[in-house]
Amino acid sequence: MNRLVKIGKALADETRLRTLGLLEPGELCLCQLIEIIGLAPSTMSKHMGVLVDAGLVEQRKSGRWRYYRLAGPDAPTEAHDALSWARTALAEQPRVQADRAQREDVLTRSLHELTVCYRN
Amino acid sequence: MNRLVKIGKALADETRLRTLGLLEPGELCLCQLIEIIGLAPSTMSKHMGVLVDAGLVEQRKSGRWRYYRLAGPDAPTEAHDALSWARTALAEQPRVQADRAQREDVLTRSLHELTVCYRN
DNA sequence: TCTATACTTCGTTACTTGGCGAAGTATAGG
DNA sequence: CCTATACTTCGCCAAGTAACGAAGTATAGA
Repeated sequence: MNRLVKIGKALADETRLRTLGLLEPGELCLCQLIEIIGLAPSTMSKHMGVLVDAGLVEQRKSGRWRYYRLAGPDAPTEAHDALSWARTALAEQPRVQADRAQREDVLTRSLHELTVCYRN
Repeated sequence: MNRLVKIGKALADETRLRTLGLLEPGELCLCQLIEIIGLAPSTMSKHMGVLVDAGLVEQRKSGRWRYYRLAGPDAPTEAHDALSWARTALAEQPRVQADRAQREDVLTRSLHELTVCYRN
């Protein structure tokens, strides 16, 4: 029950839903998510903690960067099925489509270039 | 986007998830839900409002009673798919199974008999 | 080893949410 | 009508949450 409630709570915030939409095409690191979503690093970090704790997102650390991706097929069924719902529902959303366009743009830039924005 | 967030929020509470589990086998009126869940009528009514507003539950008024049921196939896709997730995930939960046992018990009693409990 | 950078943790603040009871609305039945 | 009953709305309070900046941790590179 508790795990289901955690999944529900993870899905109960627009920023986190947008994040799931952004991770659907592939993994991103926190600074890239920050660049697109436009929240403070501490806030974004907390959101990612909620998603990871719910089992919807997995993380990988590479050097200074922490990469996040949607949970794979080895994730618990409830999480996997919740992601299926999110994938389908989010694909229709204009906001998510706009986020993905910006995602493309961010990917053409180097991480170092993003760093400059991060400091502002 | 707003509709998705509403669905997420509706799924982000244990009482509401239990309610979805209770409605899966068929409709119930508020006083029956109150009897099983054990919350104040005003609280339960508010929860049902959230579920209805999210499009996960439909209501029907019959005399003094208001019956609630899971949204049917004519509901928006996002709601329908969210319910599919809930159905599958909730079926595994011991708490939901216990609730359903109590549901059976409540159904053997008359609505008038429930009324007595309601007044306490 | 020192600095810069990517991220997390902590403390604060404003807002939301879940709970209740009291009062209001609506319907069935005398 | 008038009463009882099923439910909703309102006002309140306590607990939770999302946002931020400041301070802390960890890693890459000079």
